[in-house]
Amino acid sequence: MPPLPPLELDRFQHVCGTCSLRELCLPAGLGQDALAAVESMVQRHLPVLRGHFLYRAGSPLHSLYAVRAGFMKSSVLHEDGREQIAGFHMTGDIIGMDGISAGRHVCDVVALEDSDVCEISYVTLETLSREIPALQQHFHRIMSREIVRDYGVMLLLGNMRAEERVAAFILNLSQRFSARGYSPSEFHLRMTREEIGAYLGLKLETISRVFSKFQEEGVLDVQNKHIRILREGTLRALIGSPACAR
Amino acid sequence: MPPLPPLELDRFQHVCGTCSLRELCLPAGLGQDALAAVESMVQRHLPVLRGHFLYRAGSPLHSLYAVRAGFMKSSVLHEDGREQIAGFHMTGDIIGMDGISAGRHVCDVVALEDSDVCEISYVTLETLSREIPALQQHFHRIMSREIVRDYGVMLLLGNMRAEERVAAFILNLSQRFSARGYSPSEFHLRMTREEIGAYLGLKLETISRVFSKFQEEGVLDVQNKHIRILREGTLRALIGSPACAR
DNA sequence: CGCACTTTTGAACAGAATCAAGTTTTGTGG
DNA sequence: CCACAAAACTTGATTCTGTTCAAAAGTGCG
Repeated sequence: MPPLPPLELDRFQHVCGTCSLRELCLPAGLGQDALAAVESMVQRHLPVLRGHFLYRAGSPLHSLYAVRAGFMKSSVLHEDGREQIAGFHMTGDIIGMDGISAGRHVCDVVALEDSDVCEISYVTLETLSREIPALQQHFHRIMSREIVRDYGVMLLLGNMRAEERVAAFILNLSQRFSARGYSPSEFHLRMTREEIGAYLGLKLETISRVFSKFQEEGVLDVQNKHIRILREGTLRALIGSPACAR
Repeated sequence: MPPLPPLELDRFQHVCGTCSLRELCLPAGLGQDALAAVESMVQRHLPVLRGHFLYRAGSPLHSLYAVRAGFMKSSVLHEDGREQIAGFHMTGDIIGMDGISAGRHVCDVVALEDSDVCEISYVTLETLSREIPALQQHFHRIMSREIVRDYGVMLLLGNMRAEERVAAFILNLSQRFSARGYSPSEFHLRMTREEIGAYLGLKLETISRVFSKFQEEGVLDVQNKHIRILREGTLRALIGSPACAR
């Protein structure tokens, strides 16, 4: 194993090689050279305060972004003001790919809590992915994963009833927190009831009612934005997954 | 300009350079060499009869496909049998990108009428897009376009009422037929009411009722699967677009 | 500490689903 | 080419889920 290069503290946060999110953003098994090249495309470390936009619909595509910390939403606005939230983003998620198609973003991305993103120069990513096949493949997988996720959301919006949607939403959050090393059974919602509704195609009152019902039935413990999953099996059964014996 | 190579009639249908769909599948301005390379990745010309599967959920990703002729649907199945149609595909559409993420497709693709697709070897596409930047860019745009389209479907499923959904659906078909040189105001539906419903998150009876209502109001002329748009402006107004004076 | 925002809950309402015929169209085989 | 069966479509009546409207209670930020 080659000796580690000396730490450069002022660049520390930029260095992908030592980033704890590495396995979420980057392919495994990059060599030293490839890693250095990849680090060169991550231009800077960008804080996005709560309520601020990372980008807006119509703004030109410069970069993709990796969420380093925090929580964001991306939403599509209908001209009459109706908002559809296309997704919630947390640590390790890559966002911005909506802008590649036309060179302009088509959705707004807003931080729901103070967040930090790594900015990935898109032209550099294109260049590097021609030179590093593993990076190319990784990038294609990330775009495809977004497409697959979208199909899941369509299934949810097109076929599920309110309770099923909420159950699927909670289980999805649980699974994503779990994958990031947090508790799968207890977490804080970063979004309002209205935003959950805007994601699930329901009104905020409906979200509130479903939470109350789950609370009554002992499926969830809901204290404002703090959620505790009491009976995961019941949630799974609701969305039709084979109930994990539990 | 270099002299054209002699025509090889038996390969004629494979030759992207002379394909009328070229501008839908390929980037503009490919040189002779690049074109030849691209043709080498289009492996064969595959007929898919009505009702037959192009691929199924779970089948391994080998290729992407360009629809050359015909009409297809891709659907996501819920374990309890509920079907969500994620999209309808016509001439020039590229499909199969759902399989890149996990190396296996996640939806079924079925021909709604006898169709023909060009099979594009995925590994070759990856290789070539490292060598031909225009191809790489084109491919990224196609994936991104799919993501953007998906966001539009989410908006439709999450926020629109039945009439708005049907209006948006008809206008979308109209625009796509138009882009392919067919009449924007008169066309045949290739799918059943049930399939329209499975796409729009509505039941077949609702589709039928909305068609009847549009017919009564003189917005559409519906004769079974033959649709004539009589008042495009009214449809546009329904989905909130600024009404084209008409 | 107060004001704005968020959430909960109830009651009335509306839109789409469901259930149920009945009709038309399509495809098949004689 | 016709007869017949299956599939697709239309329409009506009823039911149900989620929305809308409204008010009150809770939460948290400045």
